This record gives sequence, C-alpha cells and structure tokens, in this order.
Amino acid sequence: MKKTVTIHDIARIAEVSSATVSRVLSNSSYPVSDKLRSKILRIAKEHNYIPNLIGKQLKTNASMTIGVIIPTITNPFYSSVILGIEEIARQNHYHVIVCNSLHNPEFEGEYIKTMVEKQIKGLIISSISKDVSLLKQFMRAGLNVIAIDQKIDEDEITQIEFNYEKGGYMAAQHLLALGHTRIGYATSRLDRPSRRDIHAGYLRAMEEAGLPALVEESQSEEAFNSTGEFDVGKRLAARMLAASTPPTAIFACNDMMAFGVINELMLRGISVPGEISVIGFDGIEFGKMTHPPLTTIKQPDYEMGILSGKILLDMMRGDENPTLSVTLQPKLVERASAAQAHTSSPI
Amino acid sequence: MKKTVTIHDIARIAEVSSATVSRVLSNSSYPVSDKLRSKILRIAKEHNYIPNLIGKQLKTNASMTIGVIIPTITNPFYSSVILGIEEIARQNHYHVIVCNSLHNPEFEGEYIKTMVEKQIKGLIISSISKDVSLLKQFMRAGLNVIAIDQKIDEDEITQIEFNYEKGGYMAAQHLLALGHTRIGYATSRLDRPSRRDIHAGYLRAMEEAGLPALVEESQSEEAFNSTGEFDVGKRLAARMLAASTPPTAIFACNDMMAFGVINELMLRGISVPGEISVIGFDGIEFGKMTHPPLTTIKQPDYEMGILSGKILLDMMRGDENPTLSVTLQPKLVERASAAQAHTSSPI
DNA sequence: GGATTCGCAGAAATCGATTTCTAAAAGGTG
DNA sequence: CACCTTTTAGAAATCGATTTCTGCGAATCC
Repeated sequence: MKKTVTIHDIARIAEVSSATVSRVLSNSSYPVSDKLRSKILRIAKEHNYIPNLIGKQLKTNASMTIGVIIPTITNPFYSSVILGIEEIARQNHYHVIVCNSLHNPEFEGEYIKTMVEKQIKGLIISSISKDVSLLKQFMRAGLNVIAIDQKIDEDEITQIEFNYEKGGYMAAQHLLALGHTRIGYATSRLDRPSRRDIHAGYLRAMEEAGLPALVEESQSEEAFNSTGEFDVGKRLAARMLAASTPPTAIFACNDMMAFGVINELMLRGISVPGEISVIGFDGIEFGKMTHPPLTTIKQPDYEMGILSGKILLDMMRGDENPTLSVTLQPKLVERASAAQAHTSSPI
Repeated sequence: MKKTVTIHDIARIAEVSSATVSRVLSNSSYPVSDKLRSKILRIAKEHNYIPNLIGKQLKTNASMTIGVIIPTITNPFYSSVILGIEEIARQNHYHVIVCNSLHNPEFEGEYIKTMVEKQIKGLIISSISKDVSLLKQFMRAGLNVIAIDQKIDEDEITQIEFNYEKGGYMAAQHLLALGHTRIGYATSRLDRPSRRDIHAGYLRAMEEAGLPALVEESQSEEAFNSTGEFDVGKRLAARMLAASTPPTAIFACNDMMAFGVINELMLRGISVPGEISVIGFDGIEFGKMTHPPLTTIKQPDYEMGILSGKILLDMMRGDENPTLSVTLQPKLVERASAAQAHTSSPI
C-alpha cells in the first residue's frame, strides 16, 4: 500500500510552493501564470493526485454531506423520499448519510450527535422523538434542520409536511361518494401528529355526512418493520368484522396496513371491493401491483425529497429569505380496491 | 451563531495544555492525574464540548464511515441489505453513506471517486459496471472493497454472492415437482452475471427433466425503477400467452416481475395458481402481502448486509486471515401462487 | 525617471485534533 | 545525599489542505 500523493508532493516535484498547487487544483480565483498552471495540472494527473477532502474540510469547514434520519428505509415511502434527496445532493456534489432510527429515540439522538461531530451542517429528519431540545441546541450551533413528514411543535424549525388532515378527509369523502355509509377507519396508535391529523380528517368527513365514525385503533407498540404494519391491518380488519354490523368500506391509515386488511378479508372469503371496499394512504408504488390494485391517497414522497433537499441547500448557503414551511397536498389515486356500495346491501 | 468550543478552549479554561485535554477526552491510555482528569471532564461538560471528528480524522486517518453503492434503494431487496449493513455499522459506531447508482455506470464511478476523496476506507458495492479498473486502482491505494450480489470477475475482490444458479434450479424443480411440464422462464435482459446464473439453473433443471425450455427475455433497456420491472413482467407474460401452447407455470427472475406476470394473467381472467402457477425470485417482504401470496426463492438479503458489514470491518481492521468469498444459499418459500398442475389439462 | 500599482509566487499561519519529544517533579535506592 | 527511575505535564510537530501576509519584479502613471 503506497502512500497517497499530497499537494506537497506535487509542489516538490513541480518545484513550486504548495500554495500555488492548491490555487491551481482548487480552481481558486487567485492568479497563477499559465506556465505553472499547466505544469502543475500535468504533474497532478501523472501522479494520480486525489484530493484529501478531510484536509480541505478542516480548513474550510464545509462538509459537503447532508444527513438524513428516517424511521426505516424498508418502508418504500421513505426510500422514495431519500431518492429525491439524493438526486438534489448529487446535482450539487453533495453526499447523503442515511440513518434509520428504527423508531428508537435513543438511536435518533445518537445519530444526530454523531452527525454534528462529523461537522454535517444540514439535516433532514423525520423525527420520532418528542424532545426537540437536542435539535434546537445544535441549531444554535449552526446546524440547519428540516423536519419532514412528522410535524414538530416548534416554529424555529423549517418543516415540510403533508396535509394529512385533508388526506384523511379525501379518503373518507371518496368512500362516501361511492355510496358507503358504514365506513371504518383502521389506524395504528394515534401517538404521532400525522396519524392524529388523518384521523381528524376522517372524523370531519363523517361528521359532515352525519354518519357515525367507526374507528379501530391498534394499541400495540409501534410496528418496527414493514410486515408489522401488515399484521396490524389484519388484526384490525378482524376486529371490525366482529362488529354486529361490519362496515362496507375500510380506510386504513397507510398502504401496508391496507394490504393487511385486504389480505384478512380475502382469507375469509370476502371479496374486495365486491363486498367491502378498501382505501389506503401513502401511495407507494406497490399499490398498483397487488390484486386488486389499491385505491389510495398519494403523498408526493419523491417530491418531498426533492423539495427538502433544495430548501436545505438554500439554508446552508445562507439564503436571504428562507423558506419557512411548506405543506404538500395529497392526491386521490383511484384504482380498483374501492367501488360503489351495493344499494341492495342490508342496513 | 456562536463559535464552537475546541480542545484549546477547554485547555485555556482549565489552565492545562491541549495535549492533556486530548488525552482525557479521547480516553488515551496515557496517564493523567485524577485531579486534572476530573477538572477537564467537568469543564468540557460545562461548556458543552463537542469533538470535531474532522480534526481527529485528519490526524488519525480513520474515517469511521463505510460507503455503500447499490442500483436503487427503492428496490426493497436492497433496502434490506442496507438495513443489515447499518445494524453492524451502528454497533461499531460507524456511519453509512448510501449512494444509488441508478444503473448508471457514470454515477457509480463518480460516487466511488468522491468516497475515496472523503477518505472512506471501506466500500460495499453492487456494481453495475463491467470495468473494475477504477476499483482496483483505489484498492491498491488502500480501499477495502466488498462486492455483493453482482459477481465481479476478479479474484482480488472479496465477494459475497448468492448461489443464483441453485436458486434458479430450485425454482424450476419446485414447479416440476408440482407436476408442471410446460414451464416458462421470464427474465429481463441476460446481461448481468446474476441473471445468467439463474437462467443456467433453470436450464439445468429442465434438461434433467427432459423438458423443453421456454424462455422469454426482455430486450428492452434496463428498468430504472421498481415499477419498470413490473411492466416488463406484464409484457413477458403477454408474450408467453401468445404461444400456441402457453405454459402452465411461469418462473420470473425477480419478485417485482412476478407481480407483473400475475397482474397480467389476472387481468385476462386467468386464475393464479388455478390455471397458471407463478414463482418469483428474491423473497421480498411484499410477497406475503399480495393476493395470492407469492411463492418465491428467498435470497437472504438482510443476512447479506450483516455479513458484508462484518467482513468489511474485519478487513478495515487488518484482519490476519481475511475472508475471501462467501456464497449464500437460497431458500424456497412456499406460499400460494404455485400449485399442483392439473393432470386433466390439455397437452 | 521616480513613485505607485499590479501580477504572481512563496513563506507561514491556520483549521482541531493526536502524538512524539522534552523536561520537570516525585519517588526509590544504596 | 547523590543518583536513577517513574510519573506526569507541556511544547511542538503533524495530518492535508486553504488563505493571509510578504515581497519581488514588471508595468503604469505623472
């Protein structure tokens, strides 16, 4: 393993000072004569010079990498977000460090701290912790933070969120428009703001329609992996079917859970959407691959990644008029898992 | 934005030298009196000292981050791999930088180069480029590389691969055991070694059984996103059905494509597995959420992540007897998309 | 033609840590 | 008590870059 060649090696070989080499190789605006410039360029190429970005960073204090903390990358919703962030990062010659908090606030805190130690100046986070004091402390020390997806109760933090309330409202509205009157809402524990918002939207739609809300909430602990949500969906569907008059339509708080609901219904010989309609929430790509294809409320995940990447970069560059907060709008994606209610069905 | 406190600030306040502060705060084995030690610790805590890992890294030349390059994170197979890598990284206080090459060799090369510039000493890569010269050049300069998933024709590179040939063989075997005799193989372009291996396994099984191979290969360009594979599956299924005597079972070279095949069949009113059985390849979690649940050949993706992380860390620590290469074995996951062939079906 | 500016190169300081050297106390021995 | 070893602290070098400062020679100006 040979030693790597540094700027000083090039300087020695070219018989110039390392200052001149630096100016040439880093495209400084400082004037250097063409003779020396081309000589240095030639020698650098000949000796396969690779800049040491750590040395550069120590001096300039610009890390060129942005951090991302999300619950888990195995949720396709988050992988889309990340893909968007990386697209912007690549265009701007930034790198992305992704950390999965796995719904563990301790991991989340550890990751934030290490990122600050690594001199990362920009962070995009879907936080699962209620405590923002750590974030605020680091922000005072110069960390740029964008909270995505999960609302944080804190004005000072730039947020990019979805209009979850509207999404919940739209889902219920869609089922109402199809003529359903007994519409169940299957949700995981209402402990995150996003979930409470979807729930609120559902309630508003039902209230406006003068119909009763049928909510089944999972009390179990946070599901740690994608199949956990699926299982929750199965359990909640079973509970709903146990009611004296089961719903004719079920709205699930995310797509994974909707798959679980559909799976449980089909296992019991109940056709979807023939007998019971199902609508999901998120709009992950897999929805179109299942049978029946899933009708759902799409959150623009990739766009969220793009947007948060752009805004973060603006912040890091010290933009004059910073974006304060953005709310992205949901979109109904009609596929085939929700259909007209049977008017002939018993009340 | 106040200036961050450095080791020198602590030294000044504690009225000691920065050398002593460094020895205390970095748990050096160098002896420091208890009196000074506790004093320094107290002052560091009071002033909220955060170590600058860039300064440390410049001196020690140990970056504590490992790089990962994969085609795309939206493929759940790769997200599982990454989750495994990160688990090992976290346990060892490493960070993970993930880069999506998006099947673009240029991006891949760029990413490798930047990682080296960032002094990353360990890289796990699922390479889509045929040219390993860049990798080899950096390896000579001290980069530790593990190639996963995609075989690279190069002895010097540690590889962790799946036994794709056996997986292909097992898939065909399973369908044969179910009594099928006309078994189609739907594959995306046979331009990657892994795909050729699966194909070879399929051919071997068919040959042993004395049955003809029915291969449909997509000639279209690489599918860049997850739904691309799905669409390819639909197209290939359509082609197979156009044959004079369509197959009674279809083996797809990955799960996404299998979903596409099933989707196309069901759209045409063909029941799965009633009329045609389908088997996939990869074993992503979604397979259990679809209807019917997908029978498939499982590649231990998470385990691959864990294993590659461990081996890479061993390499970076200069393990005496390095692991050369590992081959992971596939496993049949029987769900419901493949069933007994109808003996009554027309020949 | 002398004073001043400009262009260009190098010396040296700097970023924040670690680590090697040097050296001053403290402790032990005959 | 003189001598030697140990313990512990600080001074200074170092990692690889950037950047400020300094200065020399040439061009420009009155």
